[in-house]
Amino acid sequence: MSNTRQRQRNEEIKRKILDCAREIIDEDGVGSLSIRKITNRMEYSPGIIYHYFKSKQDILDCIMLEGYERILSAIAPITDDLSPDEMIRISFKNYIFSALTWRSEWKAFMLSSADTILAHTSILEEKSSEKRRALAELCHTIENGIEIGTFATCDVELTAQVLWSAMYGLLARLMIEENITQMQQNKLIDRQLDILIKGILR
Amino acid sequence: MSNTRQRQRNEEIKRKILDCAREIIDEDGVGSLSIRKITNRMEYSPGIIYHYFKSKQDILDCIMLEGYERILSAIAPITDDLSPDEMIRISFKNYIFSALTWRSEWKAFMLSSADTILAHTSILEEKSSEKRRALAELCHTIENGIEIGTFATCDVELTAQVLWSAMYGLLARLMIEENITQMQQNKLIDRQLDILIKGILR
Amino acid sequence: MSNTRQRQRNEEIKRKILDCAREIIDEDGVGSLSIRKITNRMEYSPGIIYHYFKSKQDILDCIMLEGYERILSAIAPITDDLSPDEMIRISFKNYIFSALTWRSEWKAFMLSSADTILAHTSILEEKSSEKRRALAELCHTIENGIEIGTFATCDVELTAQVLWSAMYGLLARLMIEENITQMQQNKLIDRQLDILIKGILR
Amino acid sequence: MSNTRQRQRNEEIKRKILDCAREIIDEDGVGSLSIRKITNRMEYSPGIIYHYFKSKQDILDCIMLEGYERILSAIAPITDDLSPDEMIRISFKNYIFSALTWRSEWKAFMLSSADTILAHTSILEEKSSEKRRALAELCHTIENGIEIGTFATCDVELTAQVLWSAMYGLLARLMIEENITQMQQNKLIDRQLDILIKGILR
DNA sequence: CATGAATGAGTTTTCATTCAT
DNA sequence: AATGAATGAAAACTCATTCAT
Repeated sequence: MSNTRQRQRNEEIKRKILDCAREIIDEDGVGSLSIRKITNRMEYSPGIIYHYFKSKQDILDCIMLEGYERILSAIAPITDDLSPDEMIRISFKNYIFSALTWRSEWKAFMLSSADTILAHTSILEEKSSEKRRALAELCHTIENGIEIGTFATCDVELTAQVLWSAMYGLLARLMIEENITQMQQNKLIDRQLDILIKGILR
Repeated sequence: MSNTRQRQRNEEIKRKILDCAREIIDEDGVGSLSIRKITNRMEYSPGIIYHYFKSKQDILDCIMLEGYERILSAIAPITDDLSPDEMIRISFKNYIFSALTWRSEWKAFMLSSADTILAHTSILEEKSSEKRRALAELCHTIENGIEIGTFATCDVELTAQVLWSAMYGLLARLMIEENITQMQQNKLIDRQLDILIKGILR
Repeated sequence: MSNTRQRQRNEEIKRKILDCAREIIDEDGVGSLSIRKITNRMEYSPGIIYHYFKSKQDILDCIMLEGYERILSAIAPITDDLSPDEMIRISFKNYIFSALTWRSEWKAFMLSSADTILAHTSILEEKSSEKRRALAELCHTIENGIEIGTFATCDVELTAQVLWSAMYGLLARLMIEENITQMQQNKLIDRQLDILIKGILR
Repeated sequence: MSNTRQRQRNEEIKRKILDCAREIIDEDGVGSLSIRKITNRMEYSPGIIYHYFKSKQDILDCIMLEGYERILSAIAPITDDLSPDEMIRISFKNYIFSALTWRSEWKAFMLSSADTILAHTSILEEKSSEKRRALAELCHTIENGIEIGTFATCDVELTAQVLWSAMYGLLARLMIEENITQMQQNKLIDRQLDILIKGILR
């Protein structure tokens, strides 16, 4: 059936639109994104956009969502047989380095107050760990640490939220301040992990 | 002299413009601010803005600057005779609560990547404490703590940067996620301070 | 193909825009031209201009260029077998009458001090005849006249420049003073050519 | 009486306004002149203009008129006892060099098609010499030349118009093309006068 | 006499969106 | 499916002019 080929072509063009939009956002900021700029870059005409997306906002939503998925994918599955503190250390580092490779998506997504985005990124509410897989895993690791006597007893979710937002803060500043050297970056990350883990030890 | 009254009136209107602009930013985001919206809200005509400010950017700069000053003023001079850990605890809390009362300014200012703003807000570079008074005071407190044997020896500036960015992360999330209850907020702040301080103890 | 028809329609509208712009310039002067005035006259909306031209300056450039080309085309290829003095007489008359039919273009173009326009219209520099075909042809005619003994020996380019600017002066005044009768116009032109040609005879 | 002093002060300020306006026109072109720019330069406030002039156009008219008077004053009284051809030569040169020192006024005035200005500058109509002193003097000189047998018999006014417009053309081009060397300028002027005078000799 | 606040209409340009083809 | 013409509203900004003070 050409149905399949058609659908595939359709997907290709949606992809192209999103990629061009993302390029423009990366280059000139989200405030400068316009339908015309997208279609100029694609060498298509403006009208075509509305075959594939229902509005400009629709495009932005898609980009945000993709960014979110990429960020999620950063939270890699961690091999077991590690001590809880090592688990935290490694998964945080994984997350940070991965986020730094999706810089603009991360900034757009993780610094956004838009409701549609917050629905995916909020973590401070009580019971947040029920909705956020990453937070749940962090809780799980902390619980393990408490069980085996490495970490002090505590409100596990609250602790996870605090660890996560501390790391988030460092990451955000690393994103925002673009000229930090690789070495300083590493020193900051390591020092933060040292403090955070020491802070929850028994 | 009416000179005085006139100048006063001038100041009043500048203030009114800035306040309206800030309201709009609070409500719809900075990207949605426009001269027309400001003057509609004031029930003035658009052109008049340019009597008081030389450009839209000028208005934004003023708002940013005021926000910055308000945030700085939050870092209140702390009464002495406190132990270093109490000092950290109290000054961080001061800062957080003050920032939360200037919400939109803080967000606009502290989440900005604009160079002109970063010139005032960056803290991760090496030697940043030489440029940032708040960071310098934090360093000073940590040093004190090390001297009297409360805190473990460490790279003081690096530690200050880490503490600051951890608190920044929690604060940023509190700003971004607007619906956190007062109690949850307090629990998060206290828990974070507990962890951070425990993390640097000897 | 409708491709052709579409392109044709496109050209028509570009033409319409230029014509309206020219009308406005004719009526109210170039300083009074505005995008709005053009589109009002066309009964279109202002934005559409930017489909056809990239800026107001672009429109002005096109008008200027067209004017220039029309003026150039006026310097018709002159049939040979004429005596040098007749050549000068006829080609100057051709130029004058043609310029008078493209009045506004000529004025806009030939009275302009704008660098981009001067690049095409300057004639007083030394070696100008190398860049200006019309001047070069005038030089050639004068040289011929000298060779066959009609004209006195002289600095040929300088003479061409002087003849050209004299005719330019009369033409400019005829353009500027709009109410000169046809008969007076002809008398002035003939008298000027008499004087100029007598002035370079041997 | 303070009446006198007041009137004098009044004149001073009118003068200041006109001078500032002229400076702006010289620097940025007439299209860029604005009331605000004038008063900024004077360090006065915008409203004041309307105490001294009834409109912006009024200012422009004054500037034009002053320019005209300066140009007129260029047509210096010429000492007698010169041969007619020397008279023409010297008075034209006087006019040209003087005009070149009032460059911007001359351009604004002598290249203008505005009716109010044309009322002072038109010269091509029949009987123009009755209204234009400069043209009348030129006619007079030509008549003298005819009487003493230097110049050929001719329609005197027509000849004067042609001479004048020829010189006008060279002068206009010299004004418009700003980068002509002094030497080339002199050569052009001398050559033109040679041709024109030879063109009217008996 | 002089100020400076205020207006309202103007400027060029950009934009998201629609729609006939 | 795709084009590109067209719109109408919006953007930032400038201006001549008026007028209460």
